[in-house]
Amino acid sequence: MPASPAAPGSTALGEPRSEAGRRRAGRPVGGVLDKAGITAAALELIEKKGYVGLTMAALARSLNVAPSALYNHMESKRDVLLLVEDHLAALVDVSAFGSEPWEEAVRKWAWSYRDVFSRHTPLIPVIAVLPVTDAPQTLAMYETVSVGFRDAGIPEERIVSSIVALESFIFGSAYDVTAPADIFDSGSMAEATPSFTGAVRSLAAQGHERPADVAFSLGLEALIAGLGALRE
Amino acid sequence: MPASPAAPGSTALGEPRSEAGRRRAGRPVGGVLDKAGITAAALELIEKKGYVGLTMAALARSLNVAPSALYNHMESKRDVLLLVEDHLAALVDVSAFGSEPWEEAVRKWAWSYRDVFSRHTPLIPVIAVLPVTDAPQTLAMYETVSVGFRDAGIPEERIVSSIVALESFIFGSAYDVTAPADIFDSGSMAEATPSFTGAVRSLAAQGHERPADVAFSLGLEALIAGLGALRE
DNA sequence: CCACTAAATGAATGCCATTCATTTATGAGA
DNA sequence: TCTCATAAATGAATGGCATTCATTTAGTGG
Repeated sequence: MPASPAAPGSTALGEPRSEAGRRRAGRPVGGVLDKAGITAAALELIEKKGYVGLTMAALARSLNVAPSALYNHMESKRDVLLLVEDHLAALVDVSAFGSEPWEEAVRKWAWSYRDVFSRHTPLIPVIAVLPVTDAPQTLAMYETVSVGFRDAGIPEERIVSSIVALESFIFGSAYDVTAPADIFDSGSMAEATPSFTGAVRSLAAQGHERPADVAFSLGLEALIAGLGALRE
Repeated sequence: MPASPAAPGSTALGEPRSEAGRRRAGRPVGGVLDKAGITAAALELIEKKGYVGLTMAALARSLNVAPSALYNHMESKRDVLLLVEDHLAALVDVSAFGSEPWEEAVRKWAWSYRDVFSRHTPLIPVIAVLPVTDAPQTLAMYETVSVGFRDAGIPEERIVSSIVALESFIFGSAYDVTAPADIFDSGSMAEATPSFTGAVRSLAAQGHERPADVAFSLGLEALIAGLGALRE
């Protein structure tokens, strides 16, 4: 017989019932507070402590709950990451599709997409392999983008490949944003790599504030031009 | 007084001395067996058990050594990953630079780069933020590519940004290769996302063996064309 | 009022990277 | 040949982690 449990009123989860349970018992709807609450707590934790601080124990603590309680609502930590990912997908700006020329819409989408995930790079390995079924907001983003591509005249068989190509570039570029400024400092090997060292110096001499932005712009414009050329 | 140690002859490390120690004592050179041995063992472990199986304990075991012994040679597990990364960089095919037209050289380099790292995606977050000083083989690759870009007439200030743009695309694409085949199956949300679902079906109808290759080719050719257009 | 069940609990479990005081073994110099 | 310095190996911690499980709590429909 374990020790007496915490006061029941002290728990904060608003809608602590599984889908199945809710359906069977016909509860007062909701369904939001549960996943929404976990997502909000996870996001706050990530903001304050970063992804290193996002542990099941810390998450439970910030929800005033025992770690094991989380497993009544999620199968694993991966599910928490999925929740966060899907929330972020809704922050990506797809508004220009339908209201602006395709090139401009892609540009805004891509910059926004990269900016959102550059602050959440630990999610990238998760997203990249994530079946879209598990992430409704992400799927909604794909739908909007897809309509935009179709309306712009991209042949239907190429739409998915084009999106994937852009997304791959975006994910890779999100990492760049977080790279240290001196990442290309060749140090003691400088004499052995004159061409590369010269190129690094030459870029540095331009004095760009965010070198990652230059590379991103360069690649993005090339992709937009190249993919746009395939329109009918 | 701890128990008696293992028989000394049973350890396998060939050159167990730090740089400093070797320098000071003027040992018979070598220096290879240490890092090379660890790298080889790590690679074998990764091949057999994947990155989940690459633990310090497992690595030590495959070297017939106690886990703590590894810390006489490496600061942390990250150093092991670095060693592996740098070894892989040497496998990337840069041979076409200097012997073939720029476009073709970039193509071969990019495909080879993607293929190598698609089997080592857990390293991508490490590489993306890795100061090149710590990875001589990686730096050597950059040098070769850089010379190729310069000889092709890419303006010096743009060389690094062009390489970064390509690399970002390559890293992102490496993840794609590992994605499950049904990643874009919209499942029960299909009716809600007609355009995307149609695009997915349309791509599937083409019957490509490896859809990731289609997207990679599409993006890569766009990048080559776009970056190539900036040559002087 | 009872039976059912979702949800919460805390105490494991097992894995992990990393640290540390201690011991072993080897080469250099006397 | 002996001695000393030191690199390297050892095993026993440490602390953190995700996850599991038997048990208890509390709310709902009958």
